[in-house]
Amino acid sequence: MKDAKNVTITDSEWMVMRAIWTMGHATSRELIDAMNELEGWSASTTKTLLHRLIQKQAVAQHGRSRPFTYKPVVGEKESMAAAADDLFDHMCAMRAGSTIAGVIQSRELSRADIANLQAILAEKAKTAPEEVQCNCLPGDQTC
Amino acid sequence: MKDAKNVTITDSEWMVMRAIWTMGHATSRELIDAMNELEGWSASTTKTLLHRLIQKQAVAQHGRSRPFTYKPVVGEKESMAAAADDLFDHMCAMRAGSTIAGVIQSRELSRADIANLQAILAEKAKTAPEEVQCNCLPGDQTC
DNA sequence: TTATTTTGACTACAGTTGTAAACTAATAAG
DNA sequence: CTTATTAGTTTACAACTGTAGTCAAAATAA
Repeated sequence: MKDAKNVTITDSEWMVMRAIWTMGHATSRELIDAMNELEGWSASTTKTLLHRLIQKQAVAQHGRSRPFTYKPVVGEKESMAAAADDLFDHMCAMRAGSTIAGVIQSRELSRADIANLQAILAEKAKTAPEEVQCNCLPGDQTC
Repeated sequence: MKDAKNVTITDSEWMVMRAIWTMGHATSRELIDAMNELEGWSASTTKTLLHRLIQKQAVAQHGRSRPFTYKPVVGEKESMAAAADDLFDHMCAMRAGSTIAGVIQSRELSRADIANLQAILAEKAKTAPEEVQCNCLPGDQTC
């Protein structure tokens, strides 16, 4: 069973996934046009990326006659979560908080997003530790 | 002037950077040992990575006689912020909020981190839009 | 039904990344 | 001083990425 956690989507593949996710399903022509407009890519480039995404089972080809329709197999939300987790997994746990702060500051968030984050934080505050340990070196050091 | 925004640090290079950042400065021997223990890497692997980091000016070699000392040139905080921004830049703006929510839920945060995030959110709430537009396709569509 | 266009499959190719061996120049040990 | 050891530099090499050209099969137009 392929899910977002097993699939690594590269930077340029992300662009194609975003288009497919937003369209819900699309023909290669639609994707080629969108990518050409968005990124200036040649038709071949989009085709290659689409192929690679099919191989890694992030996208599936549907229909029995040309032109085929392409649909996402992995979800956008899960893929984004997996990518974000992957990033934070490679960074110092002690500094995750301030990194998240930076992200929040630089992104546009809706009122609902903010309310949601506030609720999550309020809940998390109940059991939050006084400080988070640095996990960058072997053995435990206070950083 | 090299700063975090101009340097792309790869996944394995990150591991070395984390060690250097945490130690403040280190000899290659110290790094080789740390990386061996942490990741099981051979001495060569760490040496190569260290070299590449020097080439891309993320790390500098100090001292006039062997063994040299290696120090970070780019800051940890800035590099983490740059990496996080880079990630979110490639993803749908509309879903940044829920992705951040996922990250917050999966990470350990200190009381101080949480308080800081709450303050930032409270401030941000004052001017937050009702909703954030999807920016995945050319032209504006409601996603 | 032949010619044309489209779509999809296969090939290409340089640059990056992960991983490490080999070689060379210092330095330390005897 | 000679030898052994360590630190640093070069080379290697396959897999993965970004970007795209070529070819063949299918569909559409003439």
